[in-house]
Amino acid sequence: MATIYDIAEHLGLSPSTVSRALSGRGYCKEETRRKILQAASELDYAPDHSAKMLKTGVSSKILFAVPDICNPFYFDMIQGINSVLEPSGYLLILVDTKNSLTEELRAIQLLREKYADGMIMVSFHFCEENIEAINRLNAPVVLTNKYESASGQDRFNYVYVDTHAGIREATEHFISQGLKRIAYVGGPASEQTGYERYCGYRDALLESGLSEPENYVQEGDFTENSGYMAGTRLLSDSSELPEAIVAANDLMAMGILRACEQKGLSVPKDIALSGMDNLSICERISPKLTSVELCAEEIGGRAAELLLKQMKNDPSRIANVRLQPRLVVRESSRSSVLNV
Amino acid sequence: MATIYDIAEHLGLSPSTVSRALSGRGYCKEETRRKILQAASELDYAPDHSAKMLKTGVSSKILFAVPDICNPFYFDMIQGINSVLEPSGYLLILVDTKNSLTEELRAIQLLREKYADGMIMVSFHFCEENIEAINRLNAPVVLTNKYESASGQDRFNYVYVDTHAGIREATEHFISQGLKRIAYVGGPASEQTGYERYCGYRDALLESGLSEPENYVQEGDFTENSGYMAGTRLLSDSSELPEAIVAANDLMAMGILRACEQKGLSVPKDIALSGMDNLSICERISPKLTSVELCAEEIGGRAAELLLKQMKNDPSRIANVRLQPRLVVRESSRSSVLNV
DNA sequence: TTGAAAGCGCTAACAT
DNA sequence: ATGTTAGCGCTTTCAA
Repeated sequence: MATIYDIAEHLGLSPSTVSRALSGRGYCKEETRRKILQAASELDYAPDHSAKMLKTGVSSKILFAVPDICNPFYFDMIQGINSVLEPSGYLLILVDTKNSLTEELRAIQLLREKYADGMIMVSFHFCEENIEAINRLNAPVVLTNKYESASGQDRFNYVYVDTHAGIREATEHFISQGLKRIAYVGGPASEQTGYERYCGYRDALLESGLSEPENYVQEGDFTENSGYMAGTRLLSDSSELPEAIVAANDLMAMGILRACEQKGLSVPKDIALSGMDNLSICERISPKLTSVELCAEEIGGRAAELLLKQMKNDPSRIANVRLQPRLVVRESSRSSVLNV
Repeated sequence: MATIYDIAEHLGLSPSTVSRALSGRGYCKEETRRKILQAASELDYAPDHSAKMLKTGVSSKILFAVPDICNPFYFDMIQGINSVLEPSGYLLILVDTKNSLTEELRAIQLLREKYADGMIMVSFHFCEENIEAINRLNAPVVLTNKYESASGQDRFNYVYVDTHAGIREATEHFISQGLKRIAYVGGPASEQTGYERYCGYRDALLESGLSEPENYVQEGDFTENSGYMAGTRLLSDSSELPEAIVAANDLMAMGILRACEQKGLSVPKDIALSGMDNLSICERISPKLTSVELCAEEIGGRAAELLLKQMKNDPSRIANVRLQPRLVVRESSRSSVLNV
């Protein structure tokens, strides 16, 4: 592949003139410029991205790190991210951290090595170790969880959806229907994301004076299959069936649905069900799934906007973004008996 | 950020020794090595990826270009691609070409500028212009359509699913049920992908001596919404309703389903329906959608394998891959009346 | 308006 | 086992 030196030599010019002509920065006579453009095309010239990067320190790429590449939620986020970043000339590098701290640290390391100019990171569990690594970074990072270190000196921003409120709303939705035996299938309670959502469920019960029945809280890992298994456990004791199940995300709700089908239980007639994420699939499955909308696309878009601002070193104080969830009630939680 | 020079100076060594110690290539006394590693960590050293790239010519990234980032089919492909590429240390850059030739050429240009070491490209319509651009490339490319230039000197490989056979099988499935008025909703017939699939429908009809009723072939663009509109057109003349509709992909089939619902028509009782891609959602919607399985994940995996081979310059003759589709019959095409 | 030259951070051939 | 040096391809300051 030809370089600017080849072009320069070909025309008896200097590389710097060629560089100026090609980049459009700096003086260059129109005629010279024309000749250079022509020679570039003749010699099949293409600028070398790595050389440019080395010199300018700009990679024009951003990293998007997700805990589970199989979850459609993140693809909705990608739409939002891409719609903001692509017009600004950024490319998206997709990294699957497999919900592993080691892999998250690896993604952070990629940023240290300047694979990208910035990163949007989704994690179920930000902890001292990865937060510290992020704070040490020079490159901007946007998270999708609320997180504030004790020091208050965090070097990242976040776009945050109040999932606690979302799960609480879903739980209250069942309570207001007069349902009492409300079960919950969450993510790992040991992780931030899982714990927050669980608290939404617990607080809703507490506030209405309901008790949290034993064995009514099951843990999954946000995958469809873990939802199926948790659902199966919940339904195993047919003498104590829950009247409703709140799931911490749609994928698990779908697994629970499958478990219900298998046990011959009808949703919502026998058991009411709600999910969270409001994936487009909620609208299409049968019964249509009641879900807490988190606006994946908007999260992605807002995160990308924050990142852009940080990368441009926008002086305007960058605020974290808090989004409110919204319960979308569909068939799976409208008991025909109760007719709510 | 510290460089190997900083480390070298810090220890009174030369940069090359540091480089050798860090990369593990070339001689280095164990003790020196230890000291270097320690200094690297103290100085918070991280290798600069662009410098490495410039020197070695290797980017450790591959491009995945898709015509529509909203189609879940490609996310299934990503699973397959990532599962193969990630263990080999490659990162994935996602590019949305929006089914536009210009954008496709842009993706190709990215490769010329060495943004990545190779590319997997999905396009509905390979034509002389983009194929030529690909052939001019030095970097390896794998396509997901069958394509052979007249010259026979193509510099790419492809993973190919015989969609013609797939659509034909779906059409025959309806014919074998005794259905006669079979409509088709395809992609743009002016594009390779759309035309191939249409021919599968046409040939199935021809072979069984059925005529292709007027206005029974509608065009969409593979999105859900275009399917809805095509479906609406097909169902507008209630005196001539089709008995079955073959859709060229699942997203459009889903749109058609929506159109049927809106017209108060039941699937499969009033109209049978089939899609293509066999997205996981087919299993979950109601009625469960009959679909031609294309094995997105396998396509991705095989494409990634071919690409790896080409990048390693594997001497073993690289063969193109042809995958056979498989019709998965579900509720949407099992007419309860016919009881097939 | 153009050119010369240095340098971005790394690797690797060669010399010591 | 370690050091010297050149160079990957580009940008940019400074000089002409």
